[in-house]
Amino acid sequence: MTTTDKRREILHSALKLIALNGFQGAPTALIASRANVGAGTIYCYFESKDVLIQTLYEELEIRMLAALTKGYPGTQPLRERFIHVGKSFVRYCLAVPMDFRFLEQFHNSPHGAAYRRDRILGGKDQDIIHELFEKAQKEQLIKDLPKMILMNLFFGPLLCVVRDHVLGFATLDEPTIDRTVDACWDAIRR
Amino acid sequence: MTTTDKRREILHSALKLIALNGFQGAPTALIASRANVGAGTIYCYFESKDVLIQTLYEELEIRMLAALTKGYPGTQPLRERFIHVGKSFVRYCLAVPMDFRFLEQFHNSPHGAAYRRDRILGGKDQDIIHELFEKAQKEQLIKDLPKMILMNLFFGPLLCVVRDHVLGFATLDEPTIDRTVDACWDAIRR
Amino acid sequence: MTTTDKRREILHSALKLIALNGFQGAPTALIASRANVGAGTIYCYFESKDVLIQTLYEELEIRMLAALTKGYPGTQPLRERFIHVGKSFVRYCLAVPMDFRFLEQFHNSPHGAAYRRDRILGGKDQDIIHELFEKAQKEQLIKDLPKMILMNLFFGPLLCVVRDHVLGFATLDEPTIDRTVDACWDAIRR
Amino acid sequence: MTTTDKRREILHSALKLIALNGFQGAPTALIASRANVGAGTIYCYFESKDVLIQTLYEELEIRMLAALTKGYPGTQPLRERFIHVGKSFVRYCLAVPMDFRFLEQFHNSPHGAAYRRDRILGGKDQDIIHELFEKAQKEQLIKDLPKMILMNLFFGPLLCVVRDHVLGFATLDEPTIDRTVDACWDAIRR
DNA sequence: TATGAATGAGAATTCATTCAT
DNA sequence: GATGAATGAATTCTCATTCAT
Repeated sequence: MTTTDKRREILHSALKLIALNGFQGAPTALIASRANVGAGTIYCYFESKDVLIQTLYEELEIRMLAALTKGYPGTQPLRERFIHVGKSFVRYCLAVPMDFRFLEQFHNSPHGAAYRRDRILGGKDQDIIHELFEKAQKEQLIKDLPKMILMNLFFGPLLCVVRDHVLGFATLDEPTIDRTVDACWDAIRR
Repeated sequence: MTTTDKRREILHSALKLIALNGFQGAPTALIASRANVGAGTIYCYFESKDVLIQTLYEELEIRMLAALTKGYPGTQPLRERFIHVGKSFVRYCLAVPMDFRFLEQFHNSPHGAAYRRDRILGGKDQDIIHELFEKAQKEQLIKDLPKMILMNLFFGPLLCVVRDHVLGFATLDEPTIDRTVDACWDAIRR
Repeated sequence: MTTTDKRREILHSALKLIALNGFQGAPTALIASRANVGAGTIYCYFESKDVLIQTLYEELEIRMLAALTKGYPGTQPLRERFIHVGKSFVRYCLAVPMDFRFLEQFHNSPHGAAYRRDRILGGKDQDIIHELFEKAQKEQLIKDLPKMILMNLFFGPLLCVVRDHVLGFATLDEPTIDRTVDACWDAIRR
Repeated sequence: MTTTDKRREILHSALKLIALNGFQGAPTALIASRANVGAGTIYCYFESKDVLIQTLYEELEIRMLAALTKGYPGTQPLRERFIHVGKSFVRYCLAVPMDFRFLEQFHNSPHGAAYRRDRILGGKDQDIIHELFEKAQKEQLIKDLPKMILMNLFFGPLLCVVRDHVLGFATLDEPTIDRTVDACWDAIRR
């Protein structure tokens, strides 16, 4: 196993344990043993457990933001772009339910307090999303509300719907996803 | 201090600590001392810390559901009823931000896993809400989607918007609340 | 065992282990078990291991200073007073060899760096000793050297002699002690 | 860097760290990195950390004893020889305060317990010193006390005075050194 | 020889829970 | 019932040492 592999294994094992059992249920000893790594090895790669968690968060966030804008149809009508972003978000979350659970735990914990919460949909990559909302607002395609509200109107239901699915309280199929994203558009459009 | 007072003090002190510092930041010794109560006293009222937390959750949930349907305009048009419930939800959360933080932490933790998540908007009192969605669906006022989706379309953005406000990332004023709830209605109506 | 007893037992067990094995050889778990006390109990009485050690130091220092001036012949000639203090110092150290070893370890460690080293012969009680040197200097009974030097001339050999005895490299009997203290007087007198 | 250089660098870096921070504050990893050497390299030269420390002690001791007898005035009166040795001791310690701090730490630690303590003034080279005391005793120049006591009477104050200087509690100038060594002679002479 | 990533036993400390008072 | 001192298992983190390269 190479050095990079160990780092990856540790991050993966931490992700899995925290996603399933919460921060309380992920002692470093268990993270290490699930990663097939010595207890001290964690500290070769991360200064502390907290830093490990922060790092994990940052990596997952980057991946999610990349997924959101992958295949972004920058030339199509604005509405199509919204729909694309919404569907991408749902599909990506469903594809990596562990990541999703981890991010949710992180945001709702003192760890996440340091991070501006809106960063789940804000950061470098997401300029594209802010831009999208701004442009749509200028063209008077969407309602005249603060951008933060509009983003929550569009992404909030998707977040909840994904959570229900991931926790097993509901099941999403493709047509339902499509119609849900359409409904989110209805929430913000004029 | 009467027996009932002690119980209340313990619950209140636990709520405050958990809301502000998370589960990790609320050791029983601190909960007890903030409640002006001996460390062992907690165990006169609750079998364990977990039971204390569960109990706290249940009490807060009951209060919130009661708030949701208080003054429910059962005779007015369905749309008005939705608007009422939406606004009540936002106003109540803003009125008791600690409760809101606690509930969020609870839902996104292994504690909450035991609880069916939909219970935040489901339980005894909330029959009224399920009923509302069912009736609106029958009258073809709202979209033909699973009830769970519809509920998330309506409440999801409100949840997010309140969270942003409580965490200090945004500020809500009355007109904005009204227009946001209206937008939520747009998401579900035909 | 009363509360005070536990505190005393912990301090005693720490003293013994550190005196014999050094700071490295005195893990908290061992201190606790030798004191017939749970591992966590130490933290009921002391904030941290460091605080335990500081406290132990302060208590031993107080006892030693008290011993130095016990039976102080304040009315006899100054020479007699020096001889009394010198002998008291040696006898007390020989009576409590553990205390002596602990104090030596403490002074020669980063712990002791915080403490002004001269405090082994300086503090509240020892005003009597500083006074003694000052008075003898005014009366031109002893040499015209900085007080710190004079104190080291008088106590330095005693310290070394006691150390040799305690470590088993030499054996002190009463007449030898007396003659050694006399020789220390010779070092400072005019 | 040659093999010998590496060995020297390791010893030097260990000396510095231990002198300043104590044994606790000198982890092997830090010793290695300060010596610009890999963590494992220490074990090419020393069997264990303990052996490294023992070796360091022995080297410093040899150097100090050599300094003590350098320029030894073997043909002058005995008193001059004592004065020479005393001043050489003080001057050498002041010249290499790190060495002095290390030796003090070593002597007052379980490491030093293995070593006969008197070896600070006893060993191969120091035969010259033992000889000096014995000759002076035979000629009835100095008091009739055990040699160990006499050595402590002479060197004890110097040790303490140097310690105070090195720790910054006092400042020694040349005339004070001279007069202090004279006073030490007063302590042992008849 | 030299390296430094990896190790895991052991360290200090925390904290939910108990129980004698 | 109420207390809070005491507990000890569990947790995070350190560090001397090893070993494949």
